[in-house]
Amino acid sequence: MSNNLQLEKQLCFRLYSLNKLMCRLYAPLLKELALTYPQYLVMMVLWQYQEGISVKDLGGQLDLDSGTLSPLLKRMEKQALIKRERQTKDERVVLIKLTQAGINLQQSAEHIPAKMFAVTGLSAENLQALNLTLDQLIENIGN
Amino acid sequence: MSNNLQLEKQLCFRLYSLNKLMCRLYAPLLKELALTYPQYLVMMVLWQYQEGISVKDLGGQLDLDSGTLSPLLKRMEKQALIKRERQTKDERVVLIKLTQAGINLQQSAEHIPAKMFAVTGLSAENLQALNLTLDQLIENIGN
DNA sequence: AACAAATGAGTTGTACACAATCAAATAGCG
DNA sequence: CGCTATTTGATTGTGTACAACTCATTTGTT
Repeated sequence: MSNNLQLEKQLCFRLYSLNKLMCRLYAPLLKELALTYPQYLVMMVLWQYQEGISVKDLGGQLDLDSGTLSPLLKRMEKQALIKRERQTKDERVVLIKLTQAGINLQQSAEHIPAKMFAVTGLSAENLQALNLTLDQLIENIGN
Repeated sequence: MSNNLQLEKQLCFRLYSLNKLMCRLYAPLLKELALTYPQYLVMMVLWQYQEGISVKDLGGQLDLDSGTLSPLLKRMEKQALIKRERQTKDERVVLIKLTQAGINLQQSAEHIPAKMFAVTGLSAENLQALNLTLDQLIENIGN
């Protein structure tokens, strides 16, 4: 009677569930900004790289490949949040830059992290400890 | 200079990344069984409910709705891992049951949890503590 | 019995993820 | 210089997620 193959025992299932729960918690907040969750992640990177960032480096930050990013960025371009400029120096790389609207959106997003922290019901210490554990895990299994 | 909107600081991003990393670690093992990761989760539920389970209850276990499960189950039926039987008692519910091939697959999957545990690089105690923390978090934010 | 509300499953449309493949551009080497 | 290998991004195809909707079948109420 091997009990190993049980959902409730497995770390992977908790991560799977928690990730989905998190996305659902973000959804209503992000809807006000007309962003999906992955688009919000992209925006967070761009707010830190206002000088622009290549699709490749963006993918490096988010651990996503161009197969995911290209259509996603195209949708964001249609919403006028970003613009794409092909680098003259190396015609292969496309630089992603925020538009003014994209820059302005940062203010509207400022309240989100605190709100999300509140719903976790964790103390600041517990959150930090959890983050460290997860970082360790990412380090262990990441490639 | 609000640093709140930074990827590295946010729990959600760790969960997002870890979930993806986990899926990628499972992928090669599951490929041998011709299963995707969500299909593997479904199989784990079915191995515990060999008498059959309704689509609704399956969705309850996995936190998925029929919009996701219906096509997924259809693909698994095409692979002859499961069969669907409409209940006579209540014609609305469809009972999902394993085929013999689906039952047999459990043996082939038996080695997976131990293998996955190994790659986490966590001690049994640390894994248990992490599981408890995540359970608490799921409890806090789940609905 | 009659009929409105609720339930269970499926369908449709949108948006990720990712493998596999492709095309263009550049770098590197003989 | 010319040729090949690599790099970068885009495209295609498959498989989730999920909201919104449809449809058939109960269930509840009168």
